[in-house]
Amino acid sequence: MLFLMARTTPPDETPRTPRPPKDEVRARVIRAAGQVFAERGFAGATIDQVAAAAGFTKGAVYSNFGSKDDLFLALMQAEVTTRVAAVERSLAATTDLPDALAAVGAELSRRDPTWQLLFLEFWQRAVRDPAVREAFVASRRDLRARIAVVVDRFLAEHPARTGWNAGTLTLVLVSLTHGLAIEGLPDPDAVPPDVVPRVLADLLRGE
Amino acid sequence: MLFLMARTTPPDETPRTPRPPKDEVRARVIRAAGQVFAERGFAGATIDQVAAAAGFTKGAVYSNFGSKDDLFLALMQAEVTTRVAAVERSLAATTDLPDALAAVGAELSRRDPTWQLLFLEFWQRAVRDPAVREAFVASRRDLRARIAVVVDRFLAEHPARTGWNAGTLTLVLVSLTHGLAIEGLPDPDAVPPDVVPRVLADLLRGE
DNA sequence: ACGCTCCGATACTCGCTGGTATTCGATACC
DNA sequence: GGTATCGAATACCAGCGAGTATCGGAGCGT
Repeated sequence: MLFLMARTTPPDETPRTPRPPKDEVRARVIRAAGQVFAERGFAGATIDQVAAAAGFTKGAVYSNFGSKDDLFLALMQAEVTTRVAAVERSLAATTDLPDALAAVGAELSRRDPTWQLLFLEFWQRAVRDPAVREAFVASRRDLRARIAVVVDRFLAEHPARTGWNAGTLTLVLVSLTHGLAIEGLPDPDAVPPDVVPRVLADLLRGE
Repeated sequence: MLFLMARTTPPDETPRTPRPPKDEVRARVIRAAGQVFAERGFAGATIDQVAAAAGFTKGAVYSNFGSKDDLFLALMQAEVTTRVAAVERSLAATTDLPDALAAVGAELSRRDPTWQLLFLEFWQRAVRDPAVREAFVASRRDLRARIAVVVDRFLAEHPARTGWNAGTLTLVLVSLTHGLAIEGLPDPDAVPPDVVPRVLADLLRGE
C-alpha cells in the first residue's frame, strides 16, 4: 500500500472543503447499522460489518459511539423519530378516515422487512431492558396518540354510533396491522390484501 | 439428583426403570432452551447456559442435538405442538362461539412473556433464514389450520351470519392477539383486557 | 457376571468479536 | 507556515463460545 505523498500545497486545493463531513459520519454509521442490524440481528451483527457497510472502519464507529449498545440506542432513537414523522405525514394527507387509516396501515406494515425486523429487535430489548423500555413505550404512546387524534376527529364528525373510542380503535388498528405483518412477511399468501379494511368496516358499522 | 443404586436383581426390581431417563434428557434440554432463549435471545444465549439450566453440561446437549440451530428447531417444534394442544383443549371446553374464541385468544396471548419473546425470535429467524422459514411457515399454517377447523365447526353450528370465513377469521384473531401482545407486553396499561372479545363480537354480529 | 455400547461429562481448540491503545493525517487556529 | 487538536485508521488483545475429542460409567444383552 502506497500512500501518495499527498502534497499539501494549499494554493490550488479545492476551495470547498472536501472534508470528511463531521457528523455525517455519524449519520452514515447509523444508517448502516439499520441495514446490518436488520439483516443479521443485533447480536448477530458485528461492529466491523456496520463500519464496513458505512464505508469506514471500527475506529470511526467507536469514536462516535461508546459501545455497541450505544449505537443501537442511537439507531432506535433515529428510526423512531423518522417513523413517527412518516405516520404523521400520511395522516395529514387526507381527511377521510378510512383513507387515512389505510395510509397508516400501509406505512406501518411496509412489505419492506427491514422495518419490521428492526422494530421487533427494538421491542425485544424494550421488554428485556427497563431502561430501553421507557423510551420505547413513550414513543409508542406518542405514535398511537397521534393516530388517535385523527380517529377522534372522524368519530366526532361522523356520528356513526359505535362502541369504540378513538384510543382503543387505534390500538386495534395498530395491533392488527402488526400482527398481520408477522404472519404475512414469512408467508405472503397467508394474508388476503383487504383484511384490515373489512375489519374496520365491521367495527365502524354503527351498532 | 439421586440415582437409586438400582439393583439389578430382575425378580423384584421396580418394573418402572429408575434409570436416568433416556430421552427425558432431551425433553429437559428443550425446556431449558425455551427459558434461556426467551431470556437472552437465541444469539445471546449460550449452549452452556442451556445445558446448565437443564442440569447437564454441553456434552448432553451435543449428544442430543447436532447444533445450536438444530436445538432451536426442535424447540420450535415442541412449542407449537403443546400450543396447538392447549388451543384444542380450550376450544373443547365450551360450546359458545364468542366464549370459545375469547378462550382461544387468551390461550394464544398468555401474558407469559416467555412465549411471546420466543415466538418473535423464531419469527425473526424465519424471515432472515430461508431454511428456518420453511419450517416456520409450515408450522404456522398448521397451527392456523387446526384452529380454523374448530372455528369452522362453530360457524356451522351457530348460524351467525357473517361475511367471514373460518380461515380469515382465524387469521384476524391470531394476528390481533399477537399485535396486542406487542403493544401490551412493554406497556400493560395500553391494552384493555376485553379488546379481543369486543372485536370478535363486532365481527360476528351478523351482517 | 461380563463386557459392549451408548451417552453424558470434561477438557481442549480455535475462530471470532467487542473493546482499547496507538498511530497517522488532515483540519483549524495562531 | 507551523502547530495543536480531533477523528478515523490500524494493530492488537483478551474473553468467550461453538464445536470436538476423549474419557468414564451406567445400562443392557448375553
